[in-house]
Amino acid sequence: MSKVSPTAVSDRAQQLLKLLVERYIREGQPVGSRTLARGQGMDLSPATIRNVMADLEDLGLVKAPHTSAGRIPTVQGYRLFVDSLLTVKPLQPAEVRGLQAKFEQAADPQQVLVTASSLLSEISAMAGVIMIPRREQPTVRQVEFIALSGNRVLVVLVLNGNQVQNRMITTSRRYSPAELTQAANYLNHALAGKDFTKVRDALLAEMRETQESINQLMLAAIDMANRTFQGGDEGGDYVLAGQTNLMGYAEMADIDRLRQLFDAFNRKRDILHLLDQAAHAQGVQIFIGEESGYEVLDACSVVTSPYEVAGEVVGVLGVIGPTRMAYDRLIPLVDVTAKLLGAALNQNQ
Amino acid sequence: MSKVSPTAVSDRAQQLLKLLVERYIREGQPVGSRTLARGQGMDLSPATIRNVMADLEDLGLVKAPHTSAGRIPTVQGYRLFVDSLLTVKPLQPAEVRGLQAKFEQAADPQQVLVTASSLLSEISAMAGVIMIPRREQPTVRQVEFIALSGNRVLVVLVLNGNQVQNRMITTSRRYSPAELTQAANYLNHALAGKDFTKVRDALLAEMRETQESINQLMLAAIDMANRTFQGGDEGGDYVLAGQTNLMGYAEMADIDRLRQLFDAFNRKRDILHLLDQAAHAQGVQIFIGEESGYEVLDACSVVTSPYEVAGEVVGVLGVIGPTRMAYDRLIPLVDVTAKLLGAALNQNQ
DNA sequence: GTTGGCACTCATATGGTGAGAGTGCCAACC
DNA sequence: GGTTGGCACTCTCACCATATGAGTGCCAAC
Repeated sequence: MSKVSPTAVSDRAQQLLKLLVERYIREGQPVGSRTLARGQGMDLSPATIRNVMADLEDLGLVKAPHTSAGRIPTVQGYRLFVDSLLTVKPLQPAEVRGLQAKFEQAADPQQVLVTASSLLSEISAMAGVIMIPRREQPTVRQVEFIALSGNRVLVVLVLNGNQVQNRMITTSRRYSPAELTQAANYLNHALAGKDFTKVRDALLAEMRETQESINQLMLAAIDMANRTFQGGDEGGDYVLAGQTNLMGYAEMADIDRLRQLFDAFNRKRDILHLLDQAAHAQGVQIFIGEESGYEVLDACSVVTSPYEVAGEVVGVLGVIGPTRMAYDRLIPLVDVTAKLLGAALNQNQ
Repeated sequence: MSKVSPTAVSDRAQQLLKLLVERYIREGQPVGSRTLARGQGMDLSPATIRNVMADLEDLGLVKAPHTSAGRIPTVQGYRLFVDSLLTVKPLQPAEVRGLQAKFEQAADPQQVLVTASSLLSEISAMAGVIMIPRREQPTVRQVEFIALSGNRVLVVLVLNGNQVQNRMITTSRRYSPAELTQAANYLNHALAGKDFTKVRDALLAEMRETQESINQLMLAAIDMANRTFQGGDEGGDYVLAGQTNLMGYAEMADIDRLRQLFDAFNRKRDILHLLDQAAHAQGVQIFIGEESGYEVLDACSVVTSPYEVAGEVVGVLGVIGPTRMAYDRLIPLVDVTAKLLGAALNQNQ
């Protein structure tokens, strides 16, 4: 991706590009020299504007879909626009308060995430996505066995990151409360705070030598942890909202490409990788068109921001929409939502 | 919906309708008299077939998109076809075994449901859906409090239907294990097996008079149950797979209608209502086009079957696709999957 | 450097035309 | 009376030609 240095473009040309991109984002039509001349902000004749636009085209910042159409921005054009030309439209304080109010209605962390992604998608009229990144080090904090009726036992696993998993198992015989506590204690002692993958095998080997009666419980617990962390290894998970909003955009009308995009949403992998990249950047990051590196997102832009809990980045959120999106509104939206989400999670922990 | 009695249609006409529907389902093109005459099974001249087709059109079983096109089945035509004319193509034993194998790989009930819906969508190349209907009577089977590090307590609720819910709360002070057990015992005694909504208020009133120190825990538990059952009141939930398959069909090409359909999937309500209806029927049930009563499904057919655990209907599953679907293959597929799902859940309980 | 003029290009809309598929109806046949 | 071939008719679709209009590039003049 050849990046165009702003210095290579005259001030006037930049100003023109800015007007062109703004207009194109607003109207969605290729914009021609005449239209641009009529609009205020630039007092030049169409002919002059044509000259400048030819320069911009040579630099690869705009292109014409065909000879007799106006110009539309290229990816590089959008890039220069968002990097150096954009005047962001910050959210109104009232809007921020509105968002805040919505966040306060959510009870548990999962709820907060769902709220946030819905908000992003509703306000942007595009798709909103929130990622919870992979656990750094898979640890089991605590194991508990709860006796249920019959021969059934509920296994509860508390993992790092305050996640809880449970599974019900039916055992071959009835265990006494004392046995259950003993098994839990044993596992808690063995697993406590350590990297699960490292202690697992030792634990399994050790268990082969101890009494078999308890094994069934412990095996179930270990199997559970195994499965959970295996899933976690794929790189976290995300909450998505408002995919269907994307079906309204003319630039996404190609149903086959749209389908591929939706499939990618379901597959999750590509989207997760992309969000993962954004986790290491700080502040709002923007992927325009092919910049993302994923073919399914060629016609899309993604605006992301990491969000923090207790001063540490724990995830990334963002909006996905057509490259022709209102960057000036979306950047502050994503930024503010990230901050509010972090705050909400902080309180909610 | 005027139902056409089979007796009002001559045997030959029925036979012809059958061939017509089969061919249309196969080719997707309006079928004309000439085409139908060439195909075997009916040794009549195109002219005769035209006469019969005119009768079928008068009865509202087929219609012509325009004067010089062949005929396509109407909803009533499909109805008669599936009710009286269809010869189902049962699954091969090998296929059944293949399905069974997939089911055996799934560990927990949730996994089983996901597997089943994926299977349905993959084999049908349409959307697969599995519903877990609303709890008949909201009961809390068991409550447990688990002490975590710090002032945190994990509240675990076991509900009827073997569902488990948990939430982590931070308490104002540290509780001793004895206190936790005491609180759990108290709640377990009060809630045990009873209709939650009925005991809730009495319990809350009673708690106002007992020691306050324990209340925080109990309130959290009651609040959790409240929220869960409130969600449950909406009428269960479902697992959906392969929505994107629907984007491949020409008859669903209208992106606006498709969007409405996807929105309905997310909204869940309409689809749940529909599936709910199918729960009371026994065996495979089919909703063709507008028969479903939901506008978003006008261009779709839904093939459903309830599934049973321990002899009792616990949910419904089905496939959703364009009205022009291979009913002869889908009916046995849905039927068998329902049985396998029931069996898998039985084992997995 | 800026501007008006002009020839040129190309997407889009419009209308006409012909081929092809399929119908309905009628008269003839078994 | 049911069945059939024949025939005129209808309608979609693909194709072509034409016109329109938006926009361009280039040039000469200011």
